[in-house]
Amino acid sequence: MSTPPRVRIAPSPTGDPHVGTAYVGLFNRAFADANGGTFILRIDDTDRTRYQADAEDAIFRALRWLGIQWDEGPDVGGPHAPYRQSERTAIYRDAIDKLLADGKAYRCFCTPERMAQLREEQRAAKSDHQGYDRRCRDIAADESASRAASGESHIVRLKVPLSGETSFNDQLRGVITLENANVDDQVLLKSDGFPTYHLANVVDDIAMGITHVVRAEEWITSAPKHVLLYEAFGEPLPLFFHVPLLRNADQSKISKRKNPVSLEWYRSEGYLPEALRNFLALLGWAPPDGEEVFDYAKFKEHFRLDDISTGAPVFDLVKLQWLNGVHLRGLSGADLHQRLSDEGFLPEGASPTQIADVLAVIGERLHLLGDFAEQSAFFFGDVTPTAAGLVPKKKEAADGARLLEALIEQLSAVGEWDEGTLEATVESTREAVGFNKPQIFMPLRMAVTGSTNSPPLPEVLRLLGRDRVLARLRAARDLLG
RNA sequence: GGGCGACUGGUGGAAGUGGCGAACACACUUGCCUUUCAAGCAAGAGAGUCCGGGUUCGAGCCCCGGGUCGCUCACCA
Repeated sequence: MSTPPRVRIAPSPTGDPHVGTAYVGLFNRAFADANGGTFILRIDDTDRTRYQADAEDAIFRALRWLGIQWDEGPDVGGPHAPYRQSERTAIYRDAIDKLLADGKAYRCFCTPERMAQLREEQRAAKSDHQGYDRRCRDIAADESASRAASGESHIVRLKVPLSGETSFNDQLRGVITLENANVDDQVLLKSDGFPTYHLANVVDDIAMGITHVVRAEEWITSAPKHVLLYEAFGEPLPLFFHVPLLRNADQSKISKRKNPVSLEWYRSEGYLPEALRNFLALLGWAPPDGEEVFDYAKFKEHFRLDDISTGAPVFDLVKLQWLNGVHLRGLSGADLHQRLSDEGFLPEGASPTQIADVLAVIGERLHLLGDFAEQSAFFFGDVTPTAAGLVPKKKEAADGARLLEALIEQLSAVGEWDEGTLEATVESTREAVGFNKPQIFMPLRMAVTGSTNSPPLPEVLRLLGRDRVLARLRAARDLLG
């Protein structure tokens, strides 16, 4: 690559930050990193009807959490500021004036009502060509100008050639051609004075020197319109890469209804950003050495934009969770502790020592940071054993009570409350009572943890301490009568 | 409905220029470990590459036809 590439993403602040934004953002970021390029974050806030003021911050937060940083953007600035499209209306205005003057675009005075009616008729007639009927396309320049000057509400449309075809070379899919007859006279400027996506993006991509347009497949149909715009401005085309769309398990386009799509959700569940990044990188791309677990440094080292495959992948939460567990287990105890703390998963009032002790025992059992609460419940919460769980397998309630009584007696007498002693004590009690291992461990487990599964009991007993263990054993005994 | 794109096991996906027993990973099953769970280890099952033709000694990779799914036809992106 001769000159360093410049890439961008342009999310809209219209809701929770979307996993698709992260997906495309990751590829852009990695491509820029791999080639010494620049990654720009632009905010498309030109749709004032759906704009949400706090959504922009949410985007920043989510991308930063994921470790996807930008080199230029609304909050960090850069040589092409501003990066918020709502602040660039003068720039689009100039672009429109130029297109109008060159006869590449025209004002359309058709009302929304007329457009609605037109659509209605086309739908009723089951017409193949749905779209604007170009009524205003040939209004004389002077008339158009004077009507606009008199304040008549209008929009501006692109004057798409009536015949011929437009094609572009998608770097992942090859040449894609569309007949111009199938391309609508796209709206470029809305009556509220804001540009549409098509205009704003092409104008900004030109202004910001974007060399590679890496975006989702859903844009592929409108790419010819963008090509036409580049040509209208007399500018060279960037390289287009349309990456696949993420899917739900049923193969439909990924949606909130069928799959979590909010990055905030992943964060709040306790997914690790490095795991999510790793997982996203695996959708549509595979590492050359086949090793699927990797960090970002390795990803950007091996990532090649044109190695992205074109089949739309299913976002498999199960595999993500596995990957999260792998990354979680790769963390040191101190790091894990820090993450839990940073993300607010630790209980109030717990001392660092307590947390560290508990983590030493349950740490490797976590799949998500959010599992901490459940896994550590026996330590930080109250336990509510079930009577049935306190009865040894193939024994009676009275046997359970007798067993618990024996445990209380033996454990009360333990001198050093350490794992070795505790294990030996439980074992000698077991022999005295004449039960097999499951018969003593399961009731004991239920009594001290309120659950049928837990980390190894000697560790649990040591962690809980003599007082709590004995108190829980007594409560369990009383429960059995 | 028109246009465009995609199509390898349940899922992610390997297999640069046609030559395999169609990798590997997740999930699944079984076993080992073990007091349970998790992790780990071992083994196993699971597709002949959407379908039908064709070219070729040989096709997942090339050609033709069809199917299915997706996207798109907004003063939304």
